[in-house]
Amino acid sequence: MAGRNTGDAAGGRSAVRMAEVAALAGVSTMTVSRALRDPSTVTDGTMRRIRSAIDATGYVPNRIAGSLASRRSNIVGVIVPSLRNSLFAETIQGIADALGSAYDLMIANSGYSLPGEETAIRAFLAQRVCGIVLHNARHTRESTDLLREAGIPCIETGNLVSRPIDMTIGFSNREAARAMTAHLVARHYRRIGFVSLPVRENDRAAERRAGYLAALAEAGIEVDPSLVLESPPGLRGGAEALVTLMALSPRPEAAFLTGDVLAVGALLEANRRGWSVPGDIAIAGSDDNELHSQVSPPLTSLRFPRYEIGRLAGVMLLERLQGNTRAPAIVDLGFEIVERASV
Amino acid sequence: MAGRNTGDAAGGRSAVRMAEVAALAGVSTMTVSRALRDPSTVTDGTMRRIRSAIDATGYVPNRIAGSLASRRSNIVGVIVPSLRNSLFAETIQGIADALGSAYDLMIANSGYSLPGEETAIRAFLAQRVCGIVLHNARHTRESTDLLREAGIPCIETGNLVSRPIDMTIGFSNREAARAMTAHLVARHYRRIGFVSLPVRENDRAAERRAGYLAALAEAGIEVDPSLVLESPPGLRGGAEALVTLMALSPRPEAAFLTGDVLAVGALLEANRRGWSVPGDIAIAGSDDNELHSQVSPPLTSLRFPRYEIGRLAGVMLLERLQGNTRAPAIVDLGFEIVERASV
DNA sequence: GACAATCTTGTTCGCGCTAACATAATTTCA
DNA sequence: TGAAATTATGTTAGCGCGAACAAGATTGTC
Repeated sequence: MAGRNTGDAAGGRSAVRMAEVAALAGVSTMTVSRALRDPSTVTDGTMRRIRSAIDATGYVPNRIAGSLASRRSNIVGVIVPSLRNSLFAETIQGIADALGSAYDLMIANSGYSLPGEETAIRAFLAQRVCGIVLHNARHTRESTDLLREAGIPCIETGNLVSRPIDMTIGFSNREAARAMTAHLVARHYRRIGFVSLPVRENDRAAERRAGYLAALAEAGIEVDPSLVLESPPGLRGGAEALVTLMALSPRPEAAFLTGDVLAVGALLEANRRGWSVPGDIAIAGSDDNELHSQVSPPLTSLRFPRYEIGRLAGVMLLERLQGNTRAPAIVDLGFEIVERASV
Repeated sequence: MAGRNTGDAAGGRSAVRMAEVAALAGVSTMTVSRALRDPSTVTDGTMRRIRSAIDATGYVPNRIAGSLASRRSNIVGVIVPSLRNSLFAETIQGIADALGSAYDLMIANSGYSLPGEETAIRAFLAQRVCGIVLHNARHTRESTDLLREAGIPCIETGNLVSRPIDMTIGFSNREAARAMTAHLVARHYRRIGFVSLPVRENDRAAERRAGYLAALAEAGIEVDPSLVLESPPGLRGGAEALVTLMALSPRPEAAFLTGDVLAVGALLEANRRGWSVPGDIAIAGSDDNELHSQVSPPLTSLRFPRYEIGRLAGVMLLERLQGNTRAPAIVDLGFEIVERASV
């Protein structure tokens, strides 16, 4: 750990300030400041001298001071339920790609809890983020108030909200689940199991269940409560839910597992038990990804535009931050049913 | 978009300042500042008055100003190759959990490129992060210099480095690959295919290939270059690599696919083609997760302590930031071979 | 060549908070 | 009870930069 720095006290090195760059270049700090933010406001000669002064000193701008002085930050805050879940990662990558290098991303996880989300919101507001993206449509009262008061653009994703805090981008979980259920009905399945993550504190799961129920009602199929299950996330969750369904008599003819990787878990369990899919049981899933196409049989599932949601969120933030366009408050990116052999 | 704020100009609301809280509580700003950072330095009565002043005004501290004044930030920067990959998400969650709510996480992706990493490092240093975590052992010369100069704790993960910039936490990719290859050799496989992601710009993949080669050398098995493949990431990549290997004559008896989900892709391809595993071909993978245990047959694979690496990185950062403990520079968390039926 | 229009650079001040150093209020103990 | 130790609060100054305005340099125009 020795020899880490250029001569000053313990580990902390006295950062080069803009003033030193300015002095070396023979200009004022204001000229350096402008040169850095918009080179076109400065003559070529000045720019060259500033650049070489920066190189010579190893100057790294201090955005903390910059943000304080300008009362603007270049940090976008993103709150997801969990970082572990690659679904959210997809959206985050979309945001990052859209924002480019002009903005930085600050990420927090709510741990799937509303108070957790509120804590993260407070931290972000203290950090004076210039915009915020949430993956949740339900919030504590306090969270909503804080965000409204903050006066910064805020995008809710994950589930379309009818009355967003500011803007919302996503798809309707209810419509998606209804469509998939209707798809199963159209294929003459009548006894259809439905498995989701626990609906409590999870508006997406609740919406999907509502969509399932709505589709059955439309088809005039009576709901059998024993066919409606909740499952913990993970492949094993889906596997166990399928076993539960298959133990019923009469057996369901189809199962729609939505959330996380439940459907894949169920299919792999069917593989292990030798249940024919869709012969013994048809299986439909959601959140289509490469895995769905590679299992045997490949899974019919709902595809959601996760990446595109993030990308568009980034674009809309940029528009609000840079331009003055009045972005639409609600953007429905829809969903898609990917038909494969499992149904 | 109407009625968003409490009365001032377009969307921007004049943030409450500490001075207003102080005035309302009948104390100086310094007392408010102290009360917020360490309640024990203030009497109960004062604390109560400050709290109610905060509630009344809706004050949200400005950490930008705080950081500038104290020359300390509470932001930890993390750079991963890609956000989409859940491997990295695992580590990030570990960091977040260890840091708790006292620190915020800023995340950037390098896009698997060294210059991309350098850009992210510059952005983080400008943001004056208080510590930085990298998932990479190779860097541009400039990156290394910047980090050394910065004088902040820096942890490299992903692959153990012999001469870290500051600290490194991880496991030896080389040893892991060697161990798995030796495991296959011990099971009397001689003709063993090896598939990794492209080794160029990817030190982890390069190390793993080196480990594979070392194990063969130790066992006195001559290397057949046609058995050593590179593959793009994804299930299809693994599937195609397996097909390539199986087309060789003589066929390999085993295949070790390491990186991303290559092994799972290969196994699913074997399922589709009706190749018996391990009868026709044994398959071993890496980065064990639930999927590996749920496919048929379940996959033998290397387990890496991804989450624990992140958690420990967080802990070591905290120690360096808060305490004065001289943390060890190199921590090897090892790996594990999870034996299942595919070998 | 005088004047306006433009482009380029400089000066002053303050963003909102905290470090460092007072000072005032309280406690401790001989 | 009074001086020293301790605790609680206040005062001053400045973190490093950018907004706002001012002024100087350059160009264009008739």
